Amino acid sequence: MTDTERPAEPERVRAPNIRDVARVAGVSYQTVSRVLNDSPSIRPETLQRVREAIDELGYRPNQAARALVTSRSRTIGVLAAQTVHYGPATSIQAIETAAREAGYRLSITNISSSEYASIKSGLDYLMSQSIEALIVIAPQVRVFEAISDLQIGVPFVTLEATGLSSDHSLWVDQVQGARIATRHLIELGHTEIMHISGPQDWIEAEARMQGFLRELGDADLRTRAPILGDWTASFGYYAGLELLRYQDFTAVFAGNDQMALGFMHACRELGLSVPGDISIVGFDDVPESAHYAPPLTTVRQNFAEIGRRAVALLLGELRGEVEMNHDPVQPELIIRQSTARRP
Amino acid sequence: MTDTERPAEPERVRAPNIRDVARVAGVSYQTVSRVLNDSPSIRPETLQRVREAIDELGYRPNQAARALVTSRSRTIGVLAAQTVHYGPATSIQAIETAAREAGYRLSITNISSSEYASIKSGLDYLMSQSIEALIVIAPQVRVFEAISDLQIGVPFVTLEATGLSSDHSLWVDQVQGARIATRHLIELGHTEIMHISGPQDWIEAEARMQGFLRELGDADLRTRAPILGDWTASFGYYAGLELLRYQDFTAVFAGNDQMALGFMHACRELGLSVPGDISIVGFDDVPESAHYAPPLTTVRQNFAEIGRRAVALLLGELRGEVEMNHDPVQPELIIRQSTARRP
DNA sequence: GGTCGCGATGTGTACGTTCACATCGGCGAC
DNA sequence: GTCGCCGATGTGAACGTACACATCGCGACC
Repeated sequence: MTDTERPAEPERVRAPNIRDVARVAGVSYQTVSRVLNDSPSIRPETLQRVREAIDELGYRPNQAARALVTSRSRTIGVLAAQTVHYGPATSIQAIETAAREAGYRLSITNISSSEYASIKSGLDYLMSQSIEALIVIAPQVRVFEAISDLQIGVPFVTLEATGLSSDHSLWVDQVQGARIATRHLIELGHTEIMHISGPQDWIEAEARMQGFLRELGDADLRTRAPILGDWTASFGYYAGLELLRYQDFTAVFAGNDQMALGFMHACRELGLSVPGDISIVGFDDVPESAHYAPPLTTVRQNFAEIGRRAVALLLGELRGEVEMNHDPVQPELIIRQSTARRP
Repeated sequence: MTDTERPAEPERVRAPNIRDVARVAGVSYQTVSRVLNDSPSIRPETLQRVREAIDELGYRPNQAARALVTSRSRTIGVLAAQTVHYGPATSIQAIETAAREAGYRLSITNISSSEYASIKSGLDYLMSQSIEALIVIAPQVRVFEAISDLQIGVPFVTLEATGLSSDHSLWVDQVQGARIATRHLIELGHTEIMHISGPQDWIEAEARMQGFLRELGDADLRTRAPILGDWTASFGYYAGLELLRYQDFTAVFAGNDQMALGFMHACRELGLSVPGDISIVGFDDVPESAHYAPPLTTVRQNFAEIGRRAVALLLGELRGEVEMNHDPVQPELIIRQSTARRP
């Protein structure tokens, strides 16, 4: 391809730059720069000429050069785990949209395990992208460690955390969500309620567990040790097979919809009716949960909303604005057909 | 913040650059550059000194400066739709991992609708990021148009497409997958088989439909017009309610697992047994499908594999290597309990 | 009517890196 | 012993943009 025999050929096709535009428009490059950054003091007629030149050449600003000179990467980093799950995926999608609209790009990195090394290497990667802000959607217990270890010098928020480190977290009120789910079961007369939790190192799993335990405590009901799961339907299934051997409970609050699904599968296989014999509540309200067998009573949380808020919060902080709405997003109980009065 | 009254303050904290490292290590900046790009001709002892200086200062190469001078952004663009779905999400995750390992970052953009304008604006955004390669996971019928319109001058692949535009597509053999699903139903004695398809503008929906129709044709069975859905469980549910009023079929091949789930919900609601009265096959093998009621017979496709292959293919192309493995990934029929011999 | 102010535009420089080329010392071949 | 080559390192550019400052013309104010 390179062995062209026409030496007159100028050179490799180079993307037009700001000076090319300036030449075509008959102005200085600085004027073009002003147009690009929509400076107020440009004569309308000049503006017009420059715009035409830009279109004619198909000019696009070079982001790298911009980033270099302004030392602003216009990149938001996202540290994520479990991105194939509905919740994180939905949040990320909202984040992407909000960021793009604000002129920011995203740099996403997935961490595969919740080990410190994995988190650290993920953060390390993000820092090498010179991100301006950070959003964490991951098992967060060790993330805070890593963030301080690495001296992340940028604003950050963690999604879906507890209120513990309030400044940096933005959350659906998981505790509240767990409470309304549990209360619903209690109001239906259930006294022996089991909880299948998410992994211990996910703060929201912890929060849901807390909410569950507190609500039980408030109702003076016996609490039993929650089962620590891994968010998957398979875990719910096998946990169900195991737990249902004793049947010393009549209701289950699952840490998410998938585990609830698996649990219902186990019930079916053991000939137990949901909600006839066992009531079950999930968490998240994934779109499919309305079509489970039976349709699942669950707690809806607005994943997209917290994604958007995260971006708004960070951009505000970058602009030096005062802090914004830190109120937790309120979750909502969606009652379907997997819960019934205690038999 | 800027009105500090200590003029002695040097300046704002500036990230260390290559010259700072050079100074500390007692070498020239070019030597540091060589270390960073692991040039072969460096004395081990010099290498050592430079490495120490890098660690000491916590130096990180400035990607923007790199991109500027090399005019290589080391970014792969991903144009995606429906990223909350299992398939795309899984592929993207694999892409991200593979890209990162190869030293590339990802720029993902979600398109919300399959309208030309939306696709174009997504591509436009990606081009403004000066991506080096492009991966498309989206309704592709109009994407090709947009790609040629915008003169995307970079290598690209579309995931999960048909073999139509073979050079640029990488795919699970959707036609084959649909055929084995359909054949399975035929072998069970079903002769009246319904197909609920994905949206018309998704090429894989089209491919699955083709596979379905061809297999039916080969078996000399009556073909009926597929129903055009939108991938959601809700669509499957409402389509089921509608279609089952006539019950002139005994089996359904759904374009994905979610629609199959919704359809089974409709069956249940109408008092029909799956697989007793109606057999149903899905597509994708989402992790939950093993726990549906009943566990779903479906076609597994390896989303992660095609994600990885896409990256490998593009990186190969960028390096000017010869084309790689274009063979479609073979899908696999997973037989569970939603299909049975025709009653 | 001269100067001040301001709107509109142009000129120099810096950002941090890599590439091309220059330099320098030492070692082997004749 | 000297020439040439090569390994190891250093110097000068250039990438494309935004910021700081300079310049120019024009109307208004006294």
